[in-house]
Amino acid sequence: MEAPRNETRKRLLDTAEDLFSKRGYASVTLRDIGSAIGMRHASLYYYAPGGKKQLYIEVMERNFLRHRHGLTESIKAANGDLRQQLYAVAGWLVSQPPLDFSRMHEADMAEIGQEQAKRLMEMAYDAMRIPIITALEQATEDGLIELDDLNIAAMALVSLIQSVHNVPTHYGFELRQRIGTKLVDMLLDGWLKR
Amino acid sequence: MEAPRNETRKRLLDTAEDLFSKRGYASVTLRDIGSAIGMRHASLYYYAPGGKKQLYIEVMERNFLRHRHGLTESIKAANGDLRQQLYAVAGWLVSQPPLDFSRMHEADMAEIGQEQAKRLMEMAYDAMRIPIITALEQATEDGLIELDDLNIAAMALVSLIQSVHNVPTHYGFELRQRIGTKLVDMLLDGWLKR
DNA sequence: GTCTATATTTCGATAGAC
DNA sequence: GTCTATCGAAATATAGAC
Repeated sequence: MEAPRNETRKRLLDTAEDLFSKRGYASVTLRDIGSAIGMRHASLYYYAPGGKKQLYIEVMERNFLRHRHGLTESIKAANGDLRQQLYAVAGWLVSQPPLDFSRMHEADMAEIGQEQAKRLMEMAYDAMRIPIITALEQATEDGLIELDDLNIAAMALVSLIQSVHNVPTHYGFELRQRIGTKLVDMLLDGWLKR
Repeated sequence: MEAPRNETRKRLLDTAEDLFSKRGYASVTLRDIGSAIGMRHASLYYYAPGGKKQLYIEVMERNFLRHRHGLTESIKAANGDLRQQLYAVAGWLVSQPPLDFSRMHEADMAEIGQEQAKRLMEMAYDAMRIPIITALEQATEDGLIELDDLNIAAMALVSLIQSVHNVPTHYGFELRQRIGTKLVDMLLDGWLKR
């Protein structure tokens, strides 16, 4: 007895978000989105009257908010221990389609307005940076780590973990999760034997 | 007294490569490339008769070959020492526009033929993997490191270093180079104090 | 070699039937 | 709510003048 309207709209937003974040703004057409949910592209305007640009902004915003919330909760669930916190970060990131900040900045943002672009990029960075930096600051106070730029460290961690999506051979979801934790171990313990 | 024809063609290929690798296939129009070198888009067909698709394939191939050569030579120039070798890798990667394997796989490759796509992706992976793995194998033999998957490690290193391009504040070239070496240190020594 | 002009296709978007 | 039909803009590509 759910409202079918909201169900369909949610399917639309989910599909659009997946396609936009994977392939970028220009590569995804409204016809692509429509056919992915079994609908003519003209019908999308019933759910997204603002058109493609507005739809992109809305779903990417949603994407960033979900990342921020998901990362925050993941870290919180692993109370205290840094390694478990970063495992949780890895688990979250591996479960999501990868975000390419460089492409977003160079290509996607040129197609929406300048103020919108600035706002969206800040949201994207904050979604990743802030939850992770919180954990790193705690670990720094505890004397566990000593990094001279937590912003760089946080973005480095994100980029490192997202490399699971770049590995040529297609590993399954379970294996990808294990690789995610392996990458965290690499970063915490270092490659060099001792 | 250089041949002006080849000069112009080189400028075209350089520009196209930069735009394609930064923004992806769909986001770059022939008009973008043309206006970047001060030419009408129709004139590009004199230098690239195969059109946009062929041009993309040609310049990305060139990009991958240059990466493979550049990485190999960078590593060779730093004879022996692993840390210096990885500094050299970082120096090379930071000097180049970042390559997004995920976007290439999800978006760009769908627009060219399937066989071409497979061949290009393999070239891209090999360009990064093979030179780096060579250095890692040497270090493994020397007993310096002990990693259970060098493919994953190599791609992780690439992804980690490329995160310098994702840092919000725009650092200059010199500073980026320093961040590149910092990231290598992170990966070799690990975050955890000892 | 580079241009203008134009053909063809594809895309975003609107109007209106049902 | 979803469709068909269609418009205007923009993109790739070709033809031909200069």
